[in-house]
Amino acid sequence: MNIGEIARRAGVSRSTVSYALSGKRAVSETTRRRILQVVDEAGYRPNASARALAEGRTRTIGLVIPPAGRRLTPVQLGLVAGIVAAADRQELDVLLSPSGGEHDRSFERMVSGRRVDGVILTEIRLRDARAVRLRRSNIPFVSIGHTADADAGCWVDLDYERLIAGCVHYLADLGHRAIALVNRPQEFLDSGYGPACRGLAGFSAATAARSLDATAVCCADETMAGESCVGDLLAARPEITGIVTLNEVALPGMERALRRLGQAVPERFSVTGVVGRHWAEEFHPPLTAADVPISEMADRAVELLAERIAAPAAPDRHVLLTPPISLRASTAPPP
Amino acid sequence: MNIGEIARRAGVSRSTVSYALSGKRAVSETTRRRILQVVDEAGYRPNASARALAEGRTRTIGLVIPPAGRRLTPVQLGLVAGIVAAADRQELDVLLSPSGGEHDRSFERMVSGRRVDGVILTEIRLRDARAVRLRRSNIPFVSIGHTADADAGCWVDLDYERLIAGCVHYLADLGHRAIALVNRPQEFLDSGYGPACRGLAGFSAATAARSLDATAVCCADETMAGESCVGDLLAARPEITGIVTLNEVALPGMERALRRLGQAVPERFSVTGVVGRHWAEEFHPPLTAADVPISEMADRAVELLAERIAAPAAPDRHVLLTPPISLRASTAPPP
DNA sequence: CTGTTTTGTCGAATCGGTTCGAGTAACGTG
DNA sequence: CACGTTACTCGAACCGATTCGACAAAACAG
Repeated sequence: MNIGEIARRAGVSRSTVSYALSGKRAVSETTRRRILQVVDEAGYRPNASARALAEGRTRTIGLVIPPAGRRLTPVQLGLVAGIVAAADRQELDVLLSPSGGEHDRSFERMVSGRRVDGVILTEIRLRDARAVRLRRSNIPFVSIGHTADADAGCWVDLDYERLIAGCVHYLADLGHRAIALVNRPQEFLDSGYGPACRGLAGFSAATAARSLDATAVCCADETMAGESCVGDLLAARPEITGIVTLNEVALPGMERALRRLGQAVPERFSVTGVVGRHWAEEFHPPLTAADVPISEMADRAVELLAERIAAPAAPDRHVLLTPPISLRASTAPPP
Repeated sequence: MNIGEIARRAGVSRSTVSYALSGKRAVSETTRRRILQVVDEAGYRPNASARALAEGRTRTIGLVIPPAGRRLTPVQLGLVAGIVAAADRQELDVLLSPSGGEHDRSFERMVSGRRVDGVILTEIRLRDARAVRLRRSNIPFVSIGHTADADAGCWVDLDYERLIAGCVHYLADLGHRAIALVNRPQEFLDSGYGPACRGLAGFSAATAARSLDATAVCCADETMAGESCVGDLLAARPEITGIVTLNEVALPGMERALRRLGQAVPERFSVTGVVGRHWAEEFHPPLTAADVPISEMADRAVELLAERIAAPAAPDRHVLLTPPISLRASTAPPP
């Protein structure tokens, strides 16, 4: 079933069918109705490839996620779901590409095959080869997180520096004097992953400003790692009374380690940080934390990308979010 | 940059360029080299839409996941990641469609716009509108899980009936006399979700066969729900000494409830079931359970789909997996 | 040296849409 | 009634690939 067949059945030309469906030119009421009826009966929908070829756009966006092997964190997962849902609202389809490094085949297929009108990059690095590639190919893109050159490109991000600093000040205000940052894995820091780097920067600056006894450690994205990390940390520095974290995957393990060490939360020990709301609520007791506004980030990213696709020459737009700290039950003055 | 431009630069016709790249007809060594060099310099890659139109296939598969709003479980997430990776290995792209019900726009776009060569359905119901739709449109598809009519269609599934029965027998062999099944949410059971229904069937049959005191309950896919579910369960039936579950999301909550109730695992209480390996290992103590072989399922599904696309008329193939119970540390004879 | 293959290349048709320019018929106006 | 508009519709060109049949040149056989 194609447009020619519809045209034949309705007794009109192919162009008239096209105009009747798109509304881009006037079509008399009677023919329009006849065409729509034929279309309905046949269950006709234009072939996406043909339409993409003719229109020069695919009505599809690419979503680049970390490569397989690396497990997605719950926040990333939520982001994917949110982006797909937001795209659906704009009648956009989503092509998934797991690519991190330089020469990823699916990324290359997507970009040089012009399979998509635009791309959303997740887990972007401060210097990111994929962003460079997209810019060179002149393909609109929006990143979740930003590169070293913050002014270049469109992005949606959290102000990790300020958020983590806010957590530090919050603990300091409660009276804590020795606190630790449990960061994402070391290799993320090394490769210039924004949240890890800027979070650390915020932690260092704020602890210095308040003259706190500060310790920053990295921790693999694993429950187990969280457990051993906190165990080691408190063994080495028993004076620590509070933790700030942005490693949500490690949270359950941290909870377990604190319980094992008899560090009741929040009576004897405080925990806070920046994590997805859902995971903050599953902590025991519920975590006082800045909640990552996942679906807002997804919505804004798709929105920005859609604008960008519509007006590729428009100036870059940025969205920097600073969600408030949600007071729950994991923080208190030190004993 | 298109094939015509490449042809012009290499001083040959467009068809020769096409043949040189596809190898579908012989091209002399010298021209082939010249063409490849031009292609390399220009960084040319055929336009995917044009190619799809001409070839009649898109080299893309659709992946249908539960609609946004419903949170993906870790196993589903792993499945998505696994499928994308497996597809990438076959040079296939993946279009994501969040659709569950009848009239999902992205699903409709994908199917009637012929955007994909085939589809993988996840979280399929015993009677599934999407499967019916695909069959009607003559689009190859493979489902993860199967419909009521098991012989129809290609699918990859776990033998939940046997797996859960195996868990029951295992507990019975250890000496447990009163055990419970913690299933997926009630609405899954009502809507005919295979794992929930067949798991329950296996539980009922096996407990009857061993004349056990059996209780089956449903539990929302939430950590909290797991906690209250187990709390209620043991309040009502304190004689229960073991749980079989296929609700991995509820596991952390179940762990918490058992600890709160002083039911040490495995000394006083046993837990087992069918869950993703990763989540079995994160249970405390590590869960003795049949591990859902996520990446194997993903691989087999993509493999089956690729075969199906290549030979649409071939007979339906099924893959029913029965992973062994991995002995870890959460089961022991009752006190 | 002629006739037949084989080899390599080309032009044209095709896939299924969109869009532009032009043409026709009906209409309103002076 | 002639004329300029307006309202519809059509045919043809185009998007960028693939693929088929044809053809010329080279290679080979008799």
